[in-house]
Amino acid sequence: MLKEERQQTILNEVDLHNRILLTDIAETLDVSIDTVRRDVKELDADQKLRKVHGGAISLGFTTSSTRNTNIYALQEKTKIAQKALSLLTDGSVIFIDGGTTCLELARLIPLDLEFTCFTLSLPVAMELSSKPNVTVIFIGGEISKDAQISIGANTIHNLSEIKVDYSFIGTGYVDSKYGLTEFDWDIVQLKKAVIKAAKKTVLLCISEKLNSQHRYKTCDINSINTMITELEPEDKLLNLFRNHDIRLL
Amino acid sequence: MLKEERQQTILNEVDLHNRILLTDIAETLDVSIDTVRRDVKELDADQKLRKVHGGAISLGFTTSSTRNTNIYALQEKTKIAQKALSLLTDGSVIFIDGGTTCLELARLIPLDLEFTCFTLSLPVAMELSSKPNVTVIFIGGEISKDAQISIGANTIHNLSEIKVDYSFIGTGYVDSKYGLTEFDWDIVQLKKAVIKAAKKTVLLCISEKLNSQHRYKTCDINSINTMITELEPEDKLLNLFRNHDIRLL
DNA sequence: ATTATTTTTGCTGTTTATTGCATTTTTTAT
DNA sequence: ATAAAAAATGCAATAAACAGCAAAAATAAT
Repeated sequence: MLKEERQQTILNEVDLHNRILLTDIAETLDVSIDTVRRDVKELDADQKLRKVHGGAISLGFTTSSTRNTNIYALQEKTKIAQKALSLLTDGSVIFIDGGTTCLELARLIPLDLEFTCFTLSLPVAMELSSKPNVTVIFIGGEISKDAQISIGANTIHNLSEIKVDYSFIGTGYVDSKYGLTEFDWDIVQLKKAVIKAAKKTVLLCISEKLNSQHRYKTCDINSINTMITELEPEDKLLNLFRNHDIRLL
Repeated sequence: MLKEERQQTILNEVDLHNRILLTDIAETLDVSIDTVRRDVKELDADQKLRKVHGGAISLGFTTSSTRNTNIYALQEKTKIAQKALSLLTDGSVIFIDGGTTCLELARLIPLDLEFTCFTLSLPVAMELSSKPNVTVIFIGGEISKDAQISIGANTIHNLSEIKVDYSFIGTGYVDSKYGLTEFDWDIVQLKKAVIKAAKKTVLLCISEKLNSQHRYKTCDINSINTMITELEPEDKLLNLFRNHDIRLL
């Protein structure tokens, strides 16, 4: 039997059952376990499947096809996410909010960083599931179609049962005087629950949003421990936020 | 024997059997192995076949059965999903499992259909969030990186608190005698909880999986109310499933 | 027709690839 | 902590690929 045939059979089995055992394959194909192991290793290197201890699993799922192309002000958001990364340490327990800035943070998390992350954003969860050393816990609930996040009473209740070291959140509007505000009542309830579930809250926010406000209030600006924008911390646009207890990054 | 003739014979053999061994051809044509090797090398250069260690394989062999598309046996799965759609009615409350077949079902849901859907699969939830008239509720928990679904005790507990009309599930393996079986213990626990949370369980399963089994058992075949394959319900491959109380679609 | 030239073919020895086995190390589960 | 399973490593036997060469066959030129 040709090597290619064997590998093709292995791929078939993996695609069919999502997961296989090397021993099963070795028996089916009547070759040694070593051969199967080497085949699977090759196929893994070729990105045709993923090798795991004792077997292999299909890629089918893990293909992150949801690569968003059109993110507004991506450059700024990437810069913010980069700064936020510096707050992450091995072993910590954090929360990451929805929104493109937070998604960018999830995307930039290095593969070797090891921590636990709660989220209620589907895209963030998807992105994080590609990070081998991150334990991802999704806070369930009804899914908001536009934001692709869990919302509603159930979500808030679930949030009430956790406590994280850092919570990385976004906001619709932020003002040094009126604090964080939102357009949606529901979202405000959610963010309140998020802030309550965190020892420290980190706000990721592009400078364009500074000094804007809307109808419903999430929290005072003092509830934020660290605010990260794409600006230098010394930038004069941040002056109004300097008299508070906020750390600027 | 002319070179042209020889090469034509080689191509015939390859097309016929999808693969050949150089030694076999050398013997059949009664020429040296080197000659065959050189012929195959030429044909490979001409893109008439693919030369591999020890032989050659047809071009169609790899391109057709490997993942041109990302999803294995997409056609079959689409057909299954189509049939499953007929069970959906406005106002119902359902559950959709993870896996590519179930994802295909989510994808095919028409925009005007209005119902509530629970799921624990991130991709399914993402897909469903694009359907304006579907209320999506995600069952939270720790996210399995491989399958991108919620797993673990919390997930199972959350499942215990709901009851849906229809549950659409996939399985790793299915056998008329041994029922539904899986590779993973955790997954089995999860599926049990899903079945318990459903008034009726619908199994989506491509025929290739019929009469296969693995180590952990999810449920008896009788626990399934409806089984959908890509085959006609009358197909003789389904005979073994006909004496049970299953509806075949 | 004969010779020269090119192409094809088979052979030789050498290099490389594949495979299974034995042993050690690592991972996993109990 | 311990036992079991799996992975990695090194090794040897076998098979295949390759390069170079010379004989044979086909082709071209005179």
